[in-house]
Amino acid sequence: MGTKTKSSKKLQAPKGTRDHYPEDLLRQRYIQHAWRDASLRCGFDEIEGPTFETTDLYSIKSGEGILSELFQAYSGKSPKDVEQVQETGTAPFALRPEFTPTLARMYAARAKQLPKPCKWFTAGPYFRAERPQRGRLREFLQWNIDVIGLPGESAEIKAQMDAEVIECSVRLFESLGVQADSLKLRINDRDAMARFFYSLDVTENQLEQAFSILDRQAKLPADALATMAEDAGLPQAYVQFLTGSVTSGSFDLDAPALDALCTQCIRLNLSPWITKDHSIARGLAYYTGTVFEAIADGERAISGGGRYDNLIELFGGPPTPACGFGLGDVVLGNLLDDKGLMPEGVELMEAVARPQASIRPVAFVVPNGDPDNEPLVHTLVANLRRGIESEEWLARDDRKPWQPDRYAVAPVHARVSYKSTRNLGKLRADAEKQHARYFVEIHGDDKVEITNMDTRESLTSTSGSFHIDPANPGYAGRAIGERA
RNA sequence: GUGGCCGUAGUUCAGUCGGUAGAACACCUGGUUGUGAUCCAGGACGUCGCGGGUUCAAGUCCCGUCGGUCACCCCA
Repeated sequence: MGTKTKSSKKLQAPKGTRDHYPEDLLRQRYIQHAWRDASLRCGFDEIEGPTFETTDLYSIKSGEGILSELFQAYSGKSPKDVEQVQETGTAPFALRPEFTPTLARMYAARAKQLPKPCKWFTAGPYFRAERPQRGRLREFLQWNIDVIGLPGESAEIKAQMDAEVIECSVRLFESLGVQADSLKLRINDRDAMARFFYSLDVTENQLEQAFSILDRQAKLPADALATMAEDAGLPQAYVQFLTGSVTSGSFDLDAPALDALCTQCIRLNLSPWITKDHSIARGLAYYTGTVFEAIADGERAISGGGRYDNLIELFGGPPTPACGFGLGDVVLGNLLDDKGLMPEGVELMEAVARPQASIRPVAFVVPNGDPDNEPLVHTLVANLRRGIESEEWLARDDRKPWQPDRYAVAPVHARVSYKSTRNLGKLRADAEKQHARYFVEIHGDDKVEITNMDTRESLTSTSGSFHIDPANPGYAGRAIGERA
């Protein structure tokens, strides 16, 4: 009996880890299912890297913070390794604390042969030797989506890529039943903020500090912020901005990139989810432009992301702009629990068993060459990816996101072409290369042609033209959904 | 890394001023009613996280330690 107590003490799970009994594992699968589903529908391809990397990989860009929280590893077979650990306290390998360095390494290795943009997602375990607390464990799952590389140079294209990342995260929250009134994506532009700070006589050396203090703006009282800023030698104008106009919301930043992003978000029907917030800075320095943060119930930060235009270069790749977003399973699980959005028992089993979104693109949407139709592409694609909820389900008071009658038109995997050409033949070739099932040409609001790429049959020839508007009986998404 | 709170039966928890433990649910057995559902009776069940200290006496007070939790730090 005594031995039993002793051995069970030794065999307990390490601090900050979780044992997943059947019901627990299903809950985790539910979240992973939602992650994969949203990513696939939005046209992201899944990748995975090793769960441990060489320690060097993490010392390239990181500060003390990351390095001190690494779980380090060595084989123990090489006397050199053992020696190194004893002498330097640093092992040759480390369990990965984040995905971005691996992503940068993987991208850099094949940068020349990869398409632009390259849309990748991954969801796997990460390890940080932190002290556990709410929403933060030492082993957790994290979902990452990244759009790497740009299909063109213009600011609009950059905004489009940013919007793709935001769109995908919104599709996730939507699919899990999180409402736009309880979760907001706060967006900001670090470039524009930097320009503004310089106009307040903040020096280049002070910039990082200025962002770092700005980032804590919501957490600390005004006088503490002022003291902190003054101690850092930041100019009075900055202090006034920090404690005054940024909180009142009256501050109007000159940020064309942010405006372009907002325009794109309107096209994608994302406006209820996003809000400009010039107090968002997102911690460390590698974010270069757009930054965003998902905030639940007006205070809790759930996740974040942004644009990191020089990171790939830092990891030995060609200069490549990129934008990404990450979300952990622990915080997300907490949020779903709090909102009553985590199914249990039979409902959980059935939700997890539901088929995953198609890996093969179901719809490939292109404009017919008329520039006026190009915005329609984004609107239709957003609706295809989101699906159309059924009226019966919407009318029910006890509706839950996992119920089988949720959708009148189920969400599907929809893609667009990133080629700048307006040549329909080239666009069709792009669709073929990506193995899309349906080729969708937009000739106007009420003139959408759909072709089955496998059979070469035109649905339009038998059913007439389809419509962009989901409320219209001839909605293109319904035609595709019925055949998908 | 710093600080607050917590750790008692399989589970959720109670346990007063220090006097060597209790409830509910769950479990097992028997009985009743034509179901394995209800109800009744009975039963088993704990090194009070672990180690040390104070005391005649510690679940209770003190120190340490491990684990949990919340906040700070940090947020990749």
